[in-house]
Amino acid sequence: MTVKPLSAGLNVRAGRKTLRIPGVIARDIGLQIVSGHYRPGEVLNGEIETSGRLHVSRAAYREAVRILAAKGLVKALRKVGTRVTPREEWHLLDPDVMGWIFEFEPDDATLASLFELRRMVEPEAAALAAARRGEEDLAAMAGALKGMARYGLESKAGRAADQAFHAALLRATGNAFVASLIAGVGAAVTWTTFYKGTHSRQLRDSLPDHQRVYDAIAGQDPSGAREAMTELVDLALRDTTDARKRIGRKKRATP
Amino acid sequence: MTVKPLSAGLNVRAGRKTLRIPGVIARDIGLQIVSGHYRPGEVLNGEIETSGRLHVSRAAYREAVRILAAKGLVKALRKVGTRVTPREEWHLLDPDVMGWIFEFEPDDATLASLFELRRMVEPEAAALAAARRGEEDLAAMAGALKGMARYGLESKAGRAADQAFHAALLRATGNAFVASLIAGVGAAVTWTTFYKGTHSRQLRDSLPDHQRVYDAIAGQDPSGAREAMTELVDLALRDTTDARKRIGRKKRATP
DNA sequence: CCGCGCCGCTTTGTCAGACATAATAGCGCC
DNA sequence: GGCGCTATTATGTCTGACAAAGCGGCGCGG
Repeated sequence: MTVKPLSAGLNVRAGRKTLRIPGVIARDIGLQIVSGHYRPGEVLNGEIETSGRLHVSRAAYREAVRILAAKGLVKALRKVGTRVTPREEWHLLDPDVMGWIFEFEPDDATLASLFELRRMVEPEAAALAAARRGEEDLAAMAGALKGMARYGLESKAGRAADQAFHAALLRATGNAFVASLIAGVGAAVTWTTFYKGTHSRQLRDSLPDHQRVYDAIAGQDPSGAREAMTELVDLALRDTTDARKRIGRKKRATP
Repeated sequence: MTVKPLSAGLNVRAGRKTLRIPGVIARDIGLQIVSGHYRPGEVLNGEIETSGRLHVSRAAYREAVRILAAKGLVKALRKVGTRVTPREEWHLLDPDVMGWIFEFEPDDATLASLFELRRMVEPEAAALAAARRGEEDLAAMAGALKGMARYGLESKAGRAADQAFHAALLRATGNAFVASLIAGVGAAVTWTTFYKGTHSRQLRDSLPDHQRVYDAIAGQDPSGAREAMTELVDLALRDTTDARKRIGRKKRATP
């Protein structure tokens, strides 16, 4: 899938199935903001101008801007225009924002920060999951593991299974706030496996790591789960950074 | 400040300064959703009907719905209506959603979950802050401490200072994702101090806890900071739950 | 010359009414 | 009884108009 963020030639009405016009526009502008094409403080073009250029009504465009404002990316001021918000005010953990960020190749700092957060949350989450998991949680994780084994991390299905494993684990904590980090973790997971699958000659098999986490959770062993997950995250980070160092940087890429 | 979520008699055009009509409506409906007045799966009334009842244009109402959809609270489907999303899909870490949740008295499970998350993140955040803090970070935290000491946790200013301390600490981590948890932590902090200040006879002074965290960060002592913060969060949780047990439950309250 | 306040213009904010479109439910036909 | 068509009814989108709120410039006065 190719990202096409240059709204100059964006045809909003092209074959869209589920996403409405405002959604398409919001995504487009959102991508440009998180990718740095629009920078904080910069003001977007006027509503009449932009909506005209995109051949959509002003109302539809305004709804798009509202979506972005709801995610903290922009702020509209009368007379002055719609201005891109400073980065600290962005709702970075919003699933859409997170997705937009990771449609481009994130820079090292971003990726490192995300792994730092995973490193804080996931080990404890694994411990909680070990204490609280129900049978359905185990089934979901087991199913994901099976999927990883079956399709491998090079395939889309395999990566989806990897994400599903972590999602099921976070859900198993029974903590709604923790569970709402799924989008963020998923983004990191995708990038990890994407890198390994694409650039690394011998991609280290992370399935055993996952299996150990699963076993500890299944065995209701919180501290074991914590340790196993700590190692998993550390190894995933190492794999990712190694791969990036080895192959240098591309301008952008799409998993 | 009193929350007034019953949109039946909501006068959207009453003295609003900064918040536009869609914002007011979004907040109103958002409050009703997170408070359980509208339940997941339930469909909101039609756009024409509701916008008419509120005496606002359909466009304005639609923008409000878009805001809620951007936060994962609702999902609009043609012909079927705008339906409240299942709770797992809510963007709970969104600052607005978080704020709406904590405008009512959160139930025990919610508060416990939030403290669980703090317990995962803040100790490590303190450790990171100890390693990376700059002079401005220290100054911000020191200022917040001074504010806490000066105004006390019973006052609004004091609680704001408490929040500011935690916000400055999260910012000092240099991790943007961690920093975007400020809203969540702030909500928990407010409720902690609110409870203690309102209901507890002798409110335990948490200033020394904060001071120890600060000292460790100032002294660039990561593990010390981690320990101090762990204790701070544990004590805060204990204070809060103790206070709640002691006084039983009120239907709702507003800090 | 400098400062202060008024005025107008630009941009977002809101409104009204119309038509488009899709998904459901119910009807009718096989 | 099952299948497909159609009418209904939501949201989706468009158009064009007016309201109002800041910023900037202009002019007056010190």
